[in-house]
Amino acid sequence: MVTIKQVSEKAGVSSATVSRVINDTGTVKEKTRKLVVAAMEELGYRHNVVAASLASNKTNTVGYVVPELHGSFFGSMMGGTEQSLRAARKHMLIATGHSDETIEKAQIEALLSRRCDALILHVEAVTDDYLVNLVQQGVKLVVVNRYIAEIDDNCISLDNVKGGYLATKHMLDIGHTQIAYLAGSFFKADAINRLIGHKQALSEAGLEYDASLMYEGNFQAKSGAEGIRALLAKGKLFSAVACANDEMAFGAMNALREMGKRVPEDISVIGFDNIDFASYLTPGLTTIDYPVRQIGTMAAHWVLDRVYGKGSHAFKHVLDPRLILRGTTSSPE
Amino acid sequence: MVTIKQVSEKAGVSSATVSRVINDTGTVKEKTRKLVVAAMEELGYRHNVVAASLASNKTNTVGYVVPELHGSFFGSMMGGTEQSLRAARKHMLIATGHSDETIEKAQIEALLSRRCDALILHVEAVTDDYLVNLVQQGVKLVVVNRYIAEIDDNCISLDNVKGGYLATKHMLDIGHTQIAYLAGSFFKADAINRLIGHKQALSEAGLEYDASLMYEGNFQAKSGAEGIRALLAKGKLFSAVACANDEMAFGAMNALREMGKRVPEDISVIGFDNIDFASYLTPGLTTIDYPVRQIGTMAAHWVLDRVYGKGSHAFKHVLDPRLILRGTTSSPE
DNA sequence: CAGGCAATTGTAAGCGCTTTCATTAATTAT
DNA sequence: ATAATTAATGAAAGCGCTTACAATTGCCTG
Repeated sequence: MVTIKQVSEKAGVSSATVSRVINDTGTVKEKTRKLVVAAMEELGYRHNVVAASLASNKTNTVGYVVPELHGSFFGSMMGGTEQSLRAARKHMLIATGHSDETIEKAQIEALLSRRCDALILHVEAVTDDYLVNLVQQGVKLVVVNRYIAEIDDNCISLDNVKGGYLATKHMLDIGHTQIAYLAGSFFKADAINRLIGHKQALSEAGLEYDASLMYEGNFQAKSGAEGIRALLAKGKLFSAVACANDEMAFGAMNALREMGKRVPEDISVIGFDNIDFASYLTPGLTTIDYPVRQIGTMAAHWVLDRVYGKGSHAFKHVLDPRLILRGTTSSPE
Repeated sequence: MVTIKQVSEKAGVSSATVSRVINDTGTVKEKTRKLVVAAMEELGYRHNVVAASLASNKTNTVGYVVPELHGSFFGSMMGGTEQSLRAARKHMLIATGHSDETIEKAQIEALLSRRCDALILHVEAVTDDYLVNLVQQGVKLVVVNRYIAEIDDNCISLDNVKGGYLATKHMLDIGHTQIAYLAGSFFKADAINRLIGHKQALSEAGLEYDASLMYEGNFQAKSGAEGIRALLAKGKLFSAVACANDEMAFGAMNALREMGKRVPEDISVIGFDNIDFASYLTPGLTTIDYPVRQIGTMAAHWVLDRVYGKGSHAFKHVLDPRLILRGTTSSPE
């Protein structure tokens, strides 16, 4: 491997000068700059970022922890981040936490050992205190899809309550009054918040929340179908179903059809997230858009601004969901 | 930041010994090991992997280049890789190439600058020669979803021809003889190979391939719908449609239904890839399974074996697709 | 109990770069 | 033309670790 030293000798300058042209720092006369560049090309020099990181005490890499890599959610989020980061020549070191406290901590620790300049964390098992503590230790990090009051400036999240509200509000607006709710697992804050929004819309409309019209699922398609069957088995009446996410909505629609109900003629269905496939179905799924990619972008902006001090990017801590009207909701006859 | 030196002083040993206990190399008496561990904990020592990498000339990180981060494909693939790599305490540095030659090269170069021990590349714009050249220069890399004869040992791919064959074979097996084919964009080798498989199945059955029953789309849902409309507009007759991927199949099914055709009663449809949503539909989409995650796993195994010399993992260069029977295909009446 | 061998530990030379500080060259002001 | 500035460079001290190689120590054997 050719080093800066060899380049400097070939160019007849000191290694300090070579370093200056590589990093475009300090002042270098155009003539010597060309000399150095020529030497680098001739020798096939490749900058050693590891050595540079050690010497400069910055790695230009941000660590990213997500629960899983599969599925389209985290890919979209990381895609948003990557786009912004790449423009600033920063790289991403990725790790998965599997929603397990021990693993999450180990991964964070590993990324810190690798001296990431900043961390972007989508962690679910680690406690708030642990994260607050890291921030207080001076670790630069942004927490996505999670809100922690003590470090609210480090958090970026979606207004899930508003999303839940919007979904049910839509059903109410088009005339439904008996609205079932298929919730996500209450182990997750998102599930709870979306349900809160549902209740808000109901109460705002002067309607009583009926717990027996609610079913706790787990965000998976299957649990959506199970929810529908459970509700119908109990003899519950409803003309609309609001779901905690699109996958549950798909499951619900399948179950509904199996039981001879048409969507939306007999029963309206609304999802949450607006995953790609929501629009591929016929009819397209009416849902609430979760601006995932934008969240990833915001995380990148936070890091670029606060850690790398690169100008000021557009920024928001709490992002807004919005209603996407498609074909699975209609007024009750 | 506390260093190995400080730990060594507190423990009353040399820094070499501390390094030994950290890396579990060489021989260290149990008693002194405990002394060192205690000192590390007391001081809150955090290993500096950057310095270690520079000194040892290995980073324990593998660079990953994929076209994009969004969508579920690359997430699944990287997930497979990550799982195996994590078990061996290796990390992943991720970059996107956007199917652009300049960007792909720049990213590969960047990962090399960061001294990744190995690269896993899903690149589409860079030439075969460029990759062959890298291998010859001694760069440890594995190319996924692409086959290059000169460096076949570095390639891991799916047998797309076989997949295309399997799909059409299935249609033939259940009695179809007029089978339309909605291809992906011929700019991609996958599209071409899948079509070749289709033709093979046809010829094996003694049927003539009819180019006017083929439509070149671009792997997106929309083009699947367009293909159906184009074929139908030409007055083409067919009782089955084989698609280059699931998304096109979705588009095709939507278009078919719009035109009053039932799936599978009037027309059978088969996809390719077996993405998650293929099973969420009613009826579920019959398709060809693309073992994406397994490909990611194989890439990790290759790296673990060849680069890190960690035992021998199960390995295959060419993976097999397989038929997944669901509800969108049936015998013609 | 000396000699020999293996198990432990320490010494110190880097790894390839950045960066402060000092030095020298080029300009500008006087 | 000379002093005062400013621009360009170079010298060299690390950054925090790994890893030969050397030096000790401990334990056996004869």
